Amino acid sequence: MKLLVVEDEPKTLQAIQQGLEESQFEVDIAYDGLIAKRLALKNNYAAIVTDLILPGLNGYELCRQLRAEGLTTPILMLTALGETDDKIMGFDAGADQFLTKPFQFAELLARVRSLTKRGTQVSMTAQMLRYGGVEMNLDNKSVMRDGQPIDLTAREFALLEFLMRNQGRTLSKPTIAEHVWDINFDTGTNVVEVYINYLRKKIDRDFPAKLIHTQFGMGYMFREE
Amino acid sequence: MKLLVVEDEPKTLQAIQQGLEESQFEVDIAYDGLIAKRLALKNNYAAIVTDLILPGLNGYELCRQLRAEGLTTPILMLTALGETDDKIMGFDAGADQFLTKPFQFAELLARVRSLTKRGTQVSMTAQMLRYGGVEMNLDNKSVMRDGQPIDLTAREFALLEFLMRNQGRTLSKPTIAEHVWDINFDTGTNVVEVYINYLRKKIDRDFPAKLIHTQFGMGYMFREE
DNA sequence: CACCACGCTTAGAAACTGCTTAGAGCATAT
DNA sequence: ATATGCTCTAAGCAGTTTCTAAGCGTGGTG
Repeated sequence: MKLLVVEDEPKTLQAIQQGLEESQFEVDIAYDGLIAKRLALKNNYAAIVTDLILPGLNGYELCRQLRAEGLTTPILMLTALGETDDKIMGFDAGADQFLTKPFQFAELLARVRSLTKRGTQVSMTAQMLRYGGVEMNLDNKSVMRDGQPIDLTAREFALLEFLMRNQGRTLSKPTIAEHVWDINFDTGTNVVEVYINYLRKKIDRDFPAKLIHTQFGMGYMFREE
Repeated sequence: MKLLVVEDEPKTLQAIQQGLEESQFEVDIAYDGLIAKRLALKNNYAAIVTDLILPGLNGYELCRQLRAEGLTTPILMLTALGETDDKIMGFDAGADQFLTKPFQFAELLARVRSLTKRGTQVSMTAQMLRYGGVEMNLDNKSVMRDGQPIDLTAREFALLEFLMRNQGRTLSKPTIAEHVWDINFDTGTNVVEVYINYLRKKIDRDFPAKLIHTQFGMGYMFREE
């Protein structure tokens, strides 16, 4: 679980970083609001811990700008005693929690945990396969060709995924059967042919450029032209 | 706007009460957790301010029991410095905010205002998940759809949270079982299906736009449309 | 050109997947 | 102690997918 800690005071920063790392978090650090902003938008942190007073961009502005960019990462803001007005501003800016310095590290840890632990996200970046106008989204199991959605069953999807991962390569029926069906191709089954047929109906039939090619006696190939 | 203030130390109580009344709040008071509980359930307060250490029922127990009764009134808990462990317990119990003594009255007032501002209240303090008209408050475990409160059990809540955190993604039953139940999906169990069914009855049945979609042979997806 | 192996297509049977309900076993609250 | 509510298992059913099997078309080869 990756965190971003933003703090310009080296000693404090080091203490927080070390403590969090001992608690199994990965920690990125920034001394400066502008760097923090860039990092926060680039990486997908589980949470951001930021000081209020910072060079470059203060915690309040950082918070506001990140929210304006649509970032929903939880933000914990550290404030010094007596910065009451800033806190109020901070709530408006979209901070999720505040912690007043000086604080016990255990409390910081508890808050970070409460901000991050609830449920787990599976993966962040969309996993896509693209070839010849076909887009396959592995995250939501959807397929498009030339912007047109195509509905596949689980088996058809698995077959197309295998073909796309091996585009340009000739794949024999036994090979396909092993990878997509997890079966030995002994039994004179013709499932592969049947499913190639199903796929062609959905992927190739309504489009001029065919992608699934038969290589007589050898197998199939997924390729443009 | 009616508030409940729970505090056993007469001087502090009086100061808070007076300050809030000067700011146009109506204030009910209680010296004791049990009385506070009865009052909180009977009257519909805009917010509750409570000390942690109380006779009868401490702030932590008060909070937990009110939440268990389904009360969603925002709760601001006052803690003395160094009560770190108690604070951590407080988060689990469903408090919305904490304020460490000694505090400036201006800050208490700001927090109470932010808690009572309907609509903005949640987003400022609580950790929320929002999608497709569903609002999930992770701090007090409440869920609304289109402003209508929805009552979920712990397991249903965990499942919905996982779905919402991964909205737009296809989640296979084994994946769901691992994250929400923490079980290996070997044992031909059908809990996931059963709980998807429970959740649909509560989340989708009474609404025209369905959010939980089945992708046959692949899993489930939480998404609008 | 004719034959044969290989691939294509289709229909329907079999298998599987998901939905729903009832109820047993636990835990928790009264 | 009793009651209430939550979690999970189990079983029946409905719908979809997967696969088999058979007939038909086609390309390559003699």
